[in-house]
Amino acid sequence: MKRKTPLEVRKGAWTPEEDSILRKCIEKYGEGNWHQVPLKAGLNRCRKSCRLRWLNYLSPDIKRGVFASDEVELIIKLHKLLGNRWTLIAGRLPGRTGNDVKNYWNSHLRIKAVARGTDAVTKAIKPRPRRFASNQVWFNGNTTINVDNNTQSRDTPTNKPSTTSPLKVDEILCWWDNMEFIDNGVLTWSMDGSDEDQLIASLWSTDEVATGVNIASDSSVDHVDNWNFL
DNA sequence: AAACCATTCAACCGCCGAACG
DNA sequence: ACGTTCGGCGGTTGAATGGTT
Repeated sequence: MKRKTPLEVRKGAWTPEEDSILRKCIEKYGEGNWHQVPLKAGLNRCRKSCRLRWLNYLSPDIKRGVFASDEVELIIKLHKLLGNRWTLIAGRLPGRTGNDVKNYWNSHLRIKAVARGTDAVTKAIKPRPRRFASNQVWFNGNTTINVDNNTQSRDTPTNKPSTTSPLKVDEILCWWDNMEFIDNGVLTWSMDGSDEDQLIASLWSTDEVATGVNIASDSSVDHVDNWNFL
């Protein structure tokens, strides 16, 4: 016997009325507890739909409009480095969401990147989980990353990047200019413990970063949350 | 003006990892 | 240890819009 559907939730485009209801609900109760938002707001929408609508459209932190040239430049460079890690990239673009960046890339930049042969789908370094060993010695001397395109994963940060203080776009671009790629899949740059170095250090897991001091790939090591770490 | 095609982007879907009981 | 729930992610879809013929 066919089970009765619990409750049909609305799908598709949000109406101004729904936006208003959701906005008032978030203003009253705050973000989080998304499973309760439809109930509290009286919206016939699923929790995911409410969350997505707020984070990608209604949140006052969101910057809308065209991407500035420095933002575009940063997207291209970070995408070359990180691949399709949209939220990670967006975390360095104040006011932009992962969805924004993803859409912009797919509609404006991807074809150009493919034409230039820099499409990160095949060439990007794919950072592993954003956790680090507490006994890792960071930010001293030259750092080398062994690029292994086979070690891809769909990891999730334990804290939102938005909880960090994003570096300025020009700071990151400056850092990028100091980076150099070496043949045979090894990436190097000089570290002096600056914010830029901390940024890039935060993007790799320990087993992909060899500082020359210690490689902590042992799963038994004590891990710290790198977003808090920053 | 109409038909067609291309582009944009909001929204949905399926999956994953963390947290919790 | 296991199952369930939840938050969050990237991939994908499709309606709306704009451009071209």
